[in-house]
Amino acid sequence: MHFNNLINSIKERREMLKVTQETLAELSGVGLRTLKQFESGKGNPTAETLNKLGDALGMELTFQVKKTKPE
Amino acid sequence: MHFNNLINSIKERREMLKVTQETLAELSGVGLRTLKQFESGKGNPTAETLNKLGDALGMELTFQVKKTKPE
DNA sequence: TTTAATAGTGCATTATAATGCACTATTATC
DNA sequence: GATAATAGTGCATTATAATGCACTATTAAA
Repeated sequence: MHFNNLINSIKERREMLKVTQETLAELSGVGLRTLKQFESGKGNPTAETLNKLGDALGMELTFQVKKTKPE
Repeated sequence: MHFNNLINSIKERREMLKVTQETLAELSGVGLRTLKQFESGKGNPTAETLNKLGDALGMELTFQVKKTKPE
């Protein structure tokens, strides 16, 4: 199971903000190992972990109804 | 830690589609106990669980940059 | 208010997420 | 190509998510 969209969102946002994994780990309260794992496409993070990362990056996790035809 | 936005999205969508927890559990491949736990506000689901539920309901999990001032 | 359907809980087990530590790999700077 | 900074991996441990089963609670229909 892949979460590439989530991974990319976090990774892009982190890089846009010029923040290292180490700093994001500290800011978010998520373990560095956990963040590394997540960003390298491994693992299956919990909602709590995703939320923590999102909070630190000014993002939020949401469900959206899929469009039948993407515009 | 609360995920009320995620919980409500799933719950509302499920009810809108007139689907029971039991049916959604079957459709999504998520254990009924797990779904019950999630919808009743307990637990800390993994991205995989959230994705499975989303898939079955035609929704997707996304990160969005928070607006400074909600409009 | 009985009955049936659906939703929520307690308990126990198994699978695995989160974590730290030490290491390697990659990338950028000199 | 040495050095330093950042990113990724292997391994072991601990915490907890996912699950089934049996039960209770709530809600809707008769």
